[in-house]
Amino acid sequence: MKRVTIYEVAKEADVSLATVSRVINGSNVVKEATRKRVEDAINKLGYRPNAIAQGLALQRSTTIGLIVPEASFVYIGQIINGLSDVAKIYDYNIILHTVTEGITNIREVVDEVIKSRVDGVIIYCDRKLDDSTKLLEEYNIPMVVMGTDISSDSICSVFIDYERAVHDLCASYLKKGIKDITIVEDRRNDVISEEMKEGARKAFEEAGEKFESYLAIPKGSRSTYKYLRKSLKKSHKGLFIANRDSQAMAILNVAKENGLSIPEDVEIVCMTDTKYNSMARPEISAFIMPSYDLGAVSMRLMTKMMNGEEVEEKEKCLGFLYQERKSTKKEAVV
Amino acid sequence: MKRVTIYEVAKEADVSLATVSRVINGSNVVKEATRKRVEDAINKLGYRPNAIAQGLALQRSTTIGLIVPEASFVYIGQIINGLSDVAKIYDYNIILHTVTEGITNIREVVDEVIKSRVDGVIIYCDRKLDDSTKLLEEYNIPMVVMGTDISSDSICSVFIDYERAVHDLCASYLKKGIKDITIVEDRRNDVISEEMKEGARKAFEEAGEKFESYLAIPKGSRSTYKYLRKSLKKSHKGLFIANRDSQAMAILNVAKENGLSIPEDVEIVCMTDTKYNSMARPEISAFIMPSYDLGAVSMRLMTKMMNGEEVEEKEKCLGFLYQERKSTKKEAVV
DNA sequence: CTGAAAGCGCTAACAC
DNA sequence: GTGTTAGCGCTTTCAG
Repeated sequence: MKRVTIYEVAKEADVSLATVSRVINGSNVVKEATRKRVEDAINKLGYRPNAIAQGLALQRSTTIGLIVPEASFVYIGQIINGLSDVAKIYDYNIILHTVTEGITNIREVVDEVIKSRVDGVIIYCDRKLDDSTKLLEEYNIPMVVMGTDISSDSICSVFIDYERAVHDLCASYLKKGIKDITIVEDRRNDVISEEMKEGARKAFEEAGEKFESYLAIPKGSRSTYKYLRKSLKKSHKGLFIANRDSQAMAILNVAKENGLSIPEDVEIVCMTDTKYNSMARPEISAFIMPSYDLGAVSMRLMTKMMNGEEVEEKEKCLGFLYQERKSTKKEAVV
Repeated sequence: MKRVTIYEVAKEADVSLATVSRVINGSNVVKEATRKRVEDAINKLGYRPNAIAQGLALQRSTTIGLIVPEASFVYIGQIINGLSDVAKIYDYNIILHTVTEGITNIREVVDEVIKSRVDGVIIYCDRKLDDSTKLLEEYNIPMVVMGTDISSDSICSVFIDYERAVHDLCASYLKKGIKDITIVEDRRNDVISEEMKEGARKAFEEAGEKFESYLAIPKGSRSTYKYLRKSLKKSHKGLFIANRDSQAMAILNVAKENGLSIPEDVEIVCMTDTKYNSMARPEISAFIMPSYDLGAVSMRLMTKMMNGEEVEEKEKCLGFLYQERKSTKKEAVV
C-alpha cells in the first residue's frame, strides 16, 4: 500500500491541501459538505497524516523522551505503565531510552534526545543527575525528574518522600525501645539509599541516639543475598529496612536459613512494595509506593509544561501507604 | 538556547549547507580543512541535526515502534532491555506503546504507529494477533512478532518453543510413571497457555494417555492464588506447570499452606524464570527463557528487514535451559 | 469558506 | 570539492 499524502486526498476530494489540513485538525471553518467530501476521501484512500511532516511544520513532535534505568524492575514497569496511559490520553508518543550502568553513555542518550526534538523529557533518577542533563536545560527542553526533588526554570519533579517514610518508621520503633535498625543499601539506587539513611539518622537524633547501622553492600558481592548469608550474625535481632523487594526477600531467606524467626527475631520492611512481597512467607510488610502515579503524574505535569501553562507546584511529593504484613510485629506504625 | 539549524552552521563555517550535510553524514568527499571548519562551527554553535527534518527528507525515521502488554512484567522488562541495547547499537529509537487490556484500543495504537512513520514495528504477542495489525502489513511496514511463530512477506517472528519445553517435561515425568500433571492457565497470555496445553497433550498421547488436567482460572478470580486456595485439594499430588513466576509462587504457597510438602507431594515448574523463582523457598525449578535475547534478536532482525537484506530464517526459534531447583524431585529432565 | 504560497530543516541529485 | 536547488508532507498566514 503506497503511502498516501495530503495532496492525493486533496485531489480526490477536489479541494486544496489547505482544506484537507483544516479537516484533519478539526478547524471548524470548513463547510459541512466540503468536510464530508474530504473525510470520504480520507477514508477511501486510507490516509494517515505524516506525523514527521507535521512535526517539522509545527516545530513540535508530540513526543516525549523517557529515560529510565533498566526496564526490568517491576516498579519501573509500573512507572512506564502510568506514563504511557496518560501519554495516550494527551496523544503523546514516548521514545524510550534505557540506560544500563557501564553500558550506556548518558551523554549519548542526551544527544539522541536532543536530536529527536522531543517536546519534553521525563527521567527517572536513581543516582545524582549527570551533568549531561544540564544540556537539556540549556536547550530549554521541559523536563520532569522522577524520584528526586529538584526543580528549576524548566524542570519539575515528582517524587516520594522516602526520608519521611524511613524516619517515621524508625521513630515508631525507637519509641518502642527497639534500636536495632539496619538500613540496607540499594546499590542500584543511590538517591533512595541516601534518603533512607538520612531519615534514620534524623529519627535517631531526635531520640537522642545515633544511627550507625547502615549496611553497605560491597561492590564485590554478587547479590544482597550472597553477601548477607556470610555476614548476618546468627544472633542478629532487630529491624531491617530494604528498598527493593528482592533485597527484603534476601534478608528474609537468610534469616530463616540461619534459624532466626520472623518477626520475633528479625523484622523486615520493604520500602517499595510489589506483588512479590505478598508472596513471600511470611509476607513482607512494605510501603506501597505510588509507582504508577509517579509516571502518570509526571506525564500530566509534562503536558502542562509543554503547553506553557504555569505550574504552581514544581516539586510534587506523592503520598504512600504503609502495609503491615507478617514480617513485622503487630503494631501500627507511621 | 536557540535551536541552531544547518544554515547557521553553514554561515559560521562559510560553506553551503550541502557541505555541512556532508560532514554530518560522514561523506568523505569533503576536504579535510573544510571538514575541520565545519566541525568547529558545529561545536561552537552546539548544533544537533534535527532528526525530524532528516526523517522527512530521507523518508525514514530511524525509529521503530514497540508494542507490548503492560510493562510491569519482569520478562517484558527484560525484552525491552534487550531491544533497547541493540537499538542503541544501530542508532534506532524506540517508540513505546503499552496496551492494557480493556483500556487500550489496539486499533488506536496501530493508527498511532502508522502516523508516526516508524521504519518498523516489533510487537509482543500474548494473544492471537488482532486484525488491526493486518493494516501494518498492508502498509508494508516491516514487522517482527515476538512470542509466536508466524511470518509472511513483511513479518518475521522470534519465539520460544514452549510447546516443546512442556512436551519434554511431561514426557520425562510420564516415563517415570507420574501422570498427575496439571497445566495452569495464564489468563494474561493466551498464546503460551495454548502452546503449553498442546505440548502436554502430545506428550500424553505419545504415552498412550490422555491429558485432561488443564486448570483454567475462572474470569471471576482475582488471582491464581485466591482461586487455588479454594480449589486445591489437600490431598493433591503431582506436578504443576505454570507460566509465570507469580503463579508458580502462588501454587507453592497454597500447597505449603494446605500442609502438602514440596517436592514430595506436589512438584512445581515455572516456564518463565525470573530471579523471584530463586527467592522462593523451596526454590522453584524453572525454564530459563531468553527474554533479553528475544528482544535483542528481534531488533537485530528488524534492522536487517529495514535494510532490505534478505532474511534467510523468518521464524527464529530461541533455545532455553531447564534449571532444576528444589521444587521438583531430583532427576534430570529435558 | 477556500486556495495559493511560503516555510519547517534537511538530503540528494545535479551543476560548476 | 563545493554550491544550487528541488523536494520530503504538512501548517499557516494572507488573499480572494
